[in-house]
Amino acid sequence: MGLKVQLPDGSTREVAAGSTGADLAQAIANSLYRKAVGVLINDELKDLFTPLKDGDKVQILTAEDPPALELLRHSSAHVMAEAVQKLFPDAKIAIGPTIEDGFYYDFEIPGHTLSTEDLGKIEAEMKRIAESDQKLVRFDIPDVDKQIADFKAQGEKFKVELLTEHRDHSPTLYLMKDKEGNVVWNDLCRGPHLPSTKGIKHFKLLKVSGSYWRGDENRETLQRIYATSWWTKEDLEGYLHRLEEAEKRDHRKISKQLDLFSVHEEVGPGLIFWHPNLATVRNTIEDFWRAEHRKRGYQFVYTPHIASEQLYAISGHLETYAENMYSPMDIDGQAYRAKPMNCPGHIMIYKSRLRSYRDLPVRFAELGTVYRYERSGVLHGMLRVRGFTQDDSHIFCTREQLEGEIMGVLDLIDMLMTTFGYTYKAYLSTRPEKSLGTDEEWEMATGALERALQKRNLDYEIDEGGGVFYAPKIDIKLFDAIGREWQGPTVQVDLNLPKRFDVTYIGEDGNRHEAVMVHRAVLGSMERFCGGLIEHYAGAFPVWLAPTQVVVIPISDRHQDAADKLTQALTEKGVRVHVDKRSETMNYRIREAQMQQTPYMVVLGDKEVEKNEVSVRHRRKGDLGTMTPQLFVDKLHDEITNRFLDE
RNA sequence: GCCCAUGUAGCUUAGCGGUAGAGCACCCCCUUGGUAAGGGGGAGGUCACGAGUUCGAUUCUCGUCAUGGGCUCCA
Repeated sequence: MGLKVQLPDGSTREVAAGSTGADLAQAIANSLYRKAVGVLINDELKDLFTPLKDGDKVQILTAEDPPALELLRHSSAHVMAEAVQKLFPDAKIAIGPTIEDGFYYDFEIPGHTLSTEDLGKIEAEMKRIAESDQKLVRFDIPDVDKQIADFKAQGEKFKVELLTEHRDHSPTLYLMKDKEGNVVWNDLCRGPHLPSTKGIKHFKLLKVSGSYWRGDENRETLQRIYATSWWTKEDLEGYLHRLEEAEKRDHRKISKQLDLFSVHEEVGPGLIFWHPNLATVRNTIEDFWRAEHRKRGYQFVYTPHIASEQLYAISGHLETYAENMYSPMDIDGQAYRAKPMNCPGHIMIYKSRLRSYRDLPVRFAELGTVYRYERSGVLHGMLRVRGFTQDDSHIFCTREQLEGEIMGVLDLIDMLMTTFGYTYKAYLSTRPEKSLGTDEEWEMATGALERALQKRNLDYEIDEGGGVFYAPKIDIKLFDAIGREWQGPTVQVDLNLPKRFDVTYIGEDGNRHEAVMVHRAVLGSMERFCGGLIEHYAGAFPVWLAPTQVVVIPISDRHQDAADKLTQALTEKGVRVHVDKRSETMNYRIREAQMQQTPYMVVLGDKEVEKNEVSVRHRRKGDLGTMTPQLFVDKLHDEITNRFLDE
């Protein structure tokens, strides 16, 4: 008896009982059969040789179908592991999953540490294996105990551990078979895989690094090889090119070119020194930030950088956050701590007097500098540091006001992120397993967050159980100019601190009620945000942010007066302008301004002075020709005040 | 913190057992130029720091610190 399957175009097709995806492909067209590498059965990725069932929705996958990349990379990982064990017979294999744009495999190799030279050898061995056209064959383990014993005998302790755990989940091996059908290698794996290694052609091993078995630092230290794999040479080259481009944008590299920030051994790692150029960018952002907050009814506050430990005992940070806090310092016999968060301070201000429901909502905002201990290995330029300034705010409101307040925050987020040229996506994180508070409170808070998202028509995904133990939250992910993802704004409804600090207001009924407290940061931290901006813009800050907005270049000494005059006119308009009067050639000075990513260069020579014009060059568009000084000043002023994102 | 790699003038880097060379930047001189490098000269390095091996260490070994890539975590 045959079975009917549904094809992607909606049609159904009858095939013989026991048919696999491969049989179906062959029945459809020989050409499809030859190109088939896998199959989607009811939207699940499967081996090409998976038997079909009556009523299945089936799509044959070829290299052109995006889901097939997963197969390619997973199979590439197996080929890499096979190659490593061929070259290093003592190597024990751990796990080798696919990741975004590639895959990795973890190994324990007694007595050998992998180096970059090894990568070349492994690649060569992989090429040999792939070209020998080994078949990847799924194999149901008939006798788990025997297989465990086999793995034990081979010393594959990680596989023993994995198989023991998965013994009841119908575990499978993938066998690598050579042309003669001999099993040359195998790996415990649930698949799916390509039918053969011959499609594995365009791969590259990228780097080796350390890792832990099961991500647990108390367990074995493993060596991890990161690699990538693509169907075509063009795709591989394109990917490697993207990596290079990303490297060029590295904020640490650009910082050296544009003199933006530094860290110093004498001072300590993870502590950032903002040089004048980047400080200008930051100041400009902060002015903008303040103006937008003022418009939205926020009040600015300042709070101390250290506080008695008592404060953090009340807030609970001493219990739950101690490992991120610096050791106490003794002040007159009392233990003080550097502040790791701004919230307790803002609560102090809120509690400094009795609040009426008529006062609410209260929105306190602070560019608050905090210090957190980060393990030395995680520090990274400006993106991961030990002292940083958050654009922090806490909103105290009633339950009834909560939804509206969150909408206000979402509005602010949209305004700010759009101005910087980021697109974004929202995630709603709900109650985790371990959490404080009642069901009713979580529903109230989560519901307000979700309704606000819906009313603003924001696409969002739900991260089930992804909330913090004391709060549901909205996280916004940003996408930069080259499509990379950054952690962005976050909004949390705190169900903990109002209780710990007894944060209340007097209601219409004359009784005390617990206030609702919202934490939110839009930029995150000035350090991380500005570091991210450097990469987003590749150092070419839009005019309104650029440290130097205009460089004026008088061609020779006799044009200096005209240059001074223009500079003064620009300065009066608040433009950050610099005259380059050095006795270098005009070309040289233009080149330098270009390399500094200065948005505009103005050249003044005989022709311009005579006609009272200026010759304007834009860093990307090149020579814009001449115009009157007034027109240039107006144009620039317009671009700056409207925060143009040029290019 | 752990694994691996790296650490030579402000920056990018060559060298690698016999106490360092380049390009750019910097300073001086000449050049006054039409939209991405005009020419010449000069100064600048305890080769990250500390021990050890050696007749001799920037070069080899160990330790420390920092940086980079990961693991883990988060703004």
